[in-house]
Amino acid sequence: MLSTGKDSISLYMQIRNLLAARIGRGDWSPGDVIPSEIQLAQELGVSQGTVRKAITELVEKNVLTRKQGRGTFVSAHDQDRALFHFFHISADNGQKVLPQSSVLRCRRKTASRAEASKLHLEHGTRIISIERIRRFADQPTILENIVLPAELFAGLDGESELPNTLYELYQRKYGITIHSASERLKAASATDREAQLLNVARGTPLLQIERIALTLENTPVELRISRCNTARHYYENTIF
Amino acid sequence: MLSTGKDSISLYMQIRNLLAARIGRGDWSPGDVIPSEIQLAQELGVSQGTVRKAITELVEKNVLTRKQGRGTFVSAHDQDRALFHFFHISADNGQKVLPQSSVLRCRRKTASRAEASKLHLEHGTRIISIERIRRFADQPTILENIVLPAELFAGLDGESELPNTLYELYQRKYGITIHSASERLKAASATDREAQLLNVARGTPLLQIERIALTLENTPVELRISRCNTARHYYENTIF
DNA sequence: AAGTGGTCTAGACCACGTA
DNA sequence: ACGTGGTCTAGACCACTTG
Repeated sequence: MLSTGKDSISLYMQIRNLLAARIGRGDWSPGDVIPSEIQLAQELGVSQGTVRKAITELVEKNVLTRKQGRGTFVSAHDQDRALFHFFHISADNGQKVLPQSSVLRCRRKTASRAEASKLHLEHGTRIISIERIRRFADQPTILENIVLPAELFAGLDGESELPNTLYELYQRKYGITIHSASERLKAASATDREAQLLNVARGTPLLQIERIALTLENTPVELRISRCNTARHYYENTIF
Repeated sequence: MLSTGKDSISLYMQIRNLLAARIGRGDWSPGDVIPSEIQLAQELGVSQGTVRKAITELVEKNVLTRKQGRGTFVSAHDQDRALFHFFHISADNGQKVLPQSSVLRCRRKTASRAEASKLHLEHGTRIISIERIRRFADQPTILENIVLPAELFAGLDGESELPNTLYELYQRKYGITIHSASERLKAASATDREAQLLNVARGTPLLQIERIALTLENTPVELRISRCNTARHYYENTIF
């Protein structure tokens, strides 16, 4: 089972891959305990330290979770992670939930100079422009303006209803995986229209988030400007 | 030197901190080789494996770099990193420079409930409170309120002049390495005093950044609330 | 050949959670 | 009391780089 030849990869890597494969196959499901380090060591004929190193790498990749005194578990939070990875707004009590979204406008137009520049498009390229409002517990809190190259997202403006989590749609229908994003934040005053939509006084300070979302190849494919009422919410960022 | 008592942190963590402190103090400079794992083990009276685990963590944090057959080196990109890693404000043209700082106030007081809670301190603990203003090209742009536990930073309020980059001071004089931080951003209105200091109209929207800075052990040691005029600057964040 | 980091072992004891 | 992960040791051998 485990190879020990000269040009083979190290033992702990083989074990790491073996464990990952078992999890992928579903031998162990999210939430399950896996056998203890000592049991695995005996089963595989290696020392505990070697199993330990293999498990450590899977813990660092968030595939497994250790709980001292209890055991090692298959992580359950791999899907939630995808949902919240690009969403950094939390309520003041620290809770993080996705807001509901309603589309206000969805139309095709020609990219402005700024939009074309930020999405690396030729001047005059057609884009899809979406405006939507997002609510936490029925309280309108965020206004979003989303700009997409019409060519890449052909037909999206005809969709009868857009899902709340757009990046899943990009992935599923257009084969575009958002992999990273760069955001620029400023404080700004609510315009009359924004004040009305967000149910605040004109001039109320809003947090403006300008995001450029990139694919795996670092191609910019979405420009999104959000303006948020931060009276009861905040933008969260952790620096490591 | 190394403590072995019941409630002390583990050996390898002490060694990790010791190595980090030596690097921070400049005992070893970026690009230098540090002593071999075996030499360090002998010097510190522990086994190679323990030194190895300490070094591994610093490698994962990009402080050290291993080169098989050659040695372990202090990473070269650590100074720039230290300078800008925790500073996310850029000018609208994309340029990132450190602002100049002037201290407005520096005094000792008792922690408020909120301050004590955020720094994990007992109610009534003494703190050092620093207020400073930061200028880009002589334009006042950021007001900072910094709160530190007085016990950890004994004598800091007596310093005749505080450096622009405080985290270097924490490291050099107090052996405290800021390793990560969690930030909460909101939009807020300038108070009268803020408006006067920042040379803007009362009520101008400001970007408020509340940061809790953590050591290697994730102990919170600094609370910093910055209020920024984002007329010509923005807060930058990249999501990977 | 000598010295470095990289892997691996067999065993020990500690800290934690559960029964 | 028992089993789990967490730390630590003392020693071994391998893979790589340099004199």
